[in-house]
Amino acid sequence: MKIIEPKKRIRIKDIAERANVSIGTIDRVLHNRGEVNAETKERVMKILEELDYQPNILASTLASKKTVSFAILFPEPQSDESYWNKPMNGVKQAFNELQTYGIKISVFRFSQTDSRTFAEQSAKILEEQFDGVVMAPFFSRESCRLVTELNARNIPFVFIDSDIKDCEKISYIGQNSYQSGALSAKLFDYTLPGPASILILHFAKEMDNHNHLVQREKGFYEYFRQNDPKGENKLITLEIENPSDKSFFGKVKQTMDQDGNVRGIFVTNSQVYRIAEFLEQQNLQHIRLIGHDLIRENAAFLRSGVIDFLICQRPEEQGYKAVTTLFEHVVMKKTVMNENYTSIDIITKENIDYYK
Amino acid sequence: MKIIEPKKRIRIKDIAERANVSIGTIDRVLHNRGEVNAETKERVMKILEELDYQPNILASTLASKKTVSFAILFPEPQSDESYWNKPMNGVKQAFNELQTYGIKISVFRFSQTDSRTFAEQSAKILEEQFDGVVMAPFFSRESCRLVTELNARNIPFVFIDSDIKDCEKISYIGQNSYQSGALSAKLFDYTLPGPASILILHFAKEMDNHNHLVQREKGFYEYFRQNDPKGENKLITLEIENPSDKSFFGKVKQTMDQDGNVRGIFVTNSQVYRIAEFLEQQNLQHIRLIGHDLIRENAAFLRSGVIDFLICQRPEEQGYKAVTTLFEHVVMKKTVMNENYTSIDIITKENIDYYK
DNA sequence: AAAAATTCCGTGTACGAACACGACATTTCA
DNA sequence: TGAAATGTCGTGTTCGTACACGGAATTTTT
Repeated sequence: MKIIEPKKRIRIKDIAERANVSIGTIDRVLHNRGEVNAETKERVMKILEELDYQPNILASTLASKKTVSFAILFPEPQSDESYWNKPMNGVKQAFNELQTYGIKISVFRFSQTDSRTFAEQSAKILEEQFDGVVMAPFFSRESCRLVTELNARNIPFVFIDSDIKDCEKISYIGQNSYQSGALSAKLFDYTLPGPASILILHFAKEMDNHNHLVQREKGFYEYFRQNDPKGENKLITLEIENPSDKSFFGKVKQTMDQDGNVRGIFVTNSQVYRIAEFLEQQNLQHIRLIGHDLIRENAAFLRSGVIDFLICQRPEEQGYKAVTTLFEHVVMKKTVMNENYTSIDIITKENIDYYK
Repeated sequence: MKIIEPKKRIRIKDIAERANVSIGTIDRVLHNRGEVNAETKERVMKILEELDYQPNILASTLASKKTVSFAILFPEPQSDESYWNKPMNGVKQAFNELQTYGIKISVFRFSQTDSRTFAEQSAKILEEQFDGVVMAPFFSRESCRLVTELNARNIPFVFIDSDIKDCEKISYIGQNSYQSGALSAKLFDYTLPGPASILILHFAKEMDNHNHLVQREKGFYEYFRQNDPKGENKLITLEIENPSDKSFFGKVKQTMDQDGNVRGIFVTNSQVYRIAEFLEQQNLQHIRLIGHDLIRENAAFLRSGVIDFLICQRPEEQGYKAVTTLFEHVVMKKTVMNENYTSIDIITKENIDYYK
């Protein structure tokens, strides 16, 4: 039988006795408060190191009256059930667990179709003095600008959903989009009975501004290049700028008629339900349909069998992790992981009810 | 912009003022300590309710010197990399996060092949005074006996991995095995090119003592009954009592030769790597192979392509949740969910690196 | 050399809850 | 009716850290 026990905690008082100074002095050393004789400071620091002092967070936050405040910069969700509510729920859960430690969260929303709103909200964030920022770097250019300002002000930040390389982020929380595309490709490869054509649909304007859609497509193509070197399967990419306008149905229909052998459709984001509507309407249910994200509309089509697989990324967990990671960095002063790839999950009719 | 802020906390002091009694009295009401006049007690209780008093856990654990101690009853892992280390890692992680709150964990291990060791360890657990128990009810009979004793002593417990119905458990953390079987069936159904025979392998002695293996098989069969009513696919079940003895290879080979159309093999637990060895050796790599749990041996075969899919259940998360759930019940006095089904995950070569 | 400014550091109180001690009131028993 | 037992409650200290205040020592200024 093995027993796991917490090790004996070292208190400030112990350090004080050991260094033969008062508690107040230790406090000054720990928090760079007031002034301490250089020699004394060094002595205390050595003992702190030696005894591996870890502050008691309970007592610390109990005594301290200051609260940390974080800013969240997320896209505006289009409806109550759309994707961006899910990371937000994770944020709320993190808040619930951390609220005893004194935390305040301000949420800023921008429009997914208007990059100026992103800049506006960025400016608002910079006006206040936040202790940390969680942001979805949705628009590359505007995000970089915000990042520069945050760095100048020494405000730590974490990315969620998509990533920007080579900036001083604390952490990135999200999927490896390339690999997620490869996984989708594998599912087609395994489940299509023979060589066929597969349609890849992007629902987005300014594709090149959305790096993770590009990455997903890349991973998808790369899979087939490796596993179908002879190119027996045919891949056709279509971009649809305005998903809410149903006129794209015609475009899709035309492409399919022209090819004649389209057996699978891959949608690179959560808008897969729009094409599901189309397939249902046209009674084309033999077509294998794979998309992303478990939003309500998609869940319904998954249950009814129009959508076969959904690739998901635990958005709640992402929101939760983003906040807790930031908290650990700012309050606990722990070193956190710089990249935190979330799982790439496959959801079907059979396991949807248990997905969290 | 929305701001999420913690609501103002009510302190014992506030209650005391409101009820016009001393802090000591409130304390007595809250903890059934000492004696309180019935009338006073009622008045205080009403105000506690009214103001929705939530104790400050920080101050509470700081002042309280008592620590909770939990017992963990898990199977002995056969090796450093085998399944039961994973829930244990989750337990350790939970311990790390909770250790500031004063928690002690004693780990008891029993042999998976000897139910007497389970009884022995149960007895040891009952000797000490634990505040809660996390157990894997591996052997049904022996588990029931332990449960009865725990109930008699008023010690709360949670189940992990498998479940026993109708006992006063705090919570069950684990998979819905039936549904996980159905999911495996779907994967065969989708990825086998045409009607074929599928082998279902149980690696276990005393099958009937392992309820979740039975459930997985049931879900598997039921899927095909619903989705292949004509029975075009043939399902063959084999039980292998001793997986470490490779003589079972012969039995499998014989069955396959006899049928002639076996295109898929389903293993109902983590022992799938044993049959993977066989397939590799026989160069039968066209056969679709699906099993459970991401242990090291399986991971290797998944990467090399011998195993196609692994159905997983986030064992670390299960261990973590088991401890935190128990903690929330015992210390925070929260009401916790009675059943907590974990996700049923599909792992392939493509997403294995990101699985957590 | 005295006054002023600066550096350095110890003490005391607060955070909110737990818990021990003992005061006072009430009841029980002889 | 008085002593003993019991019931009811308020006070004070403690947990480990944060932080304000102010005293003493040292340096700088005039």
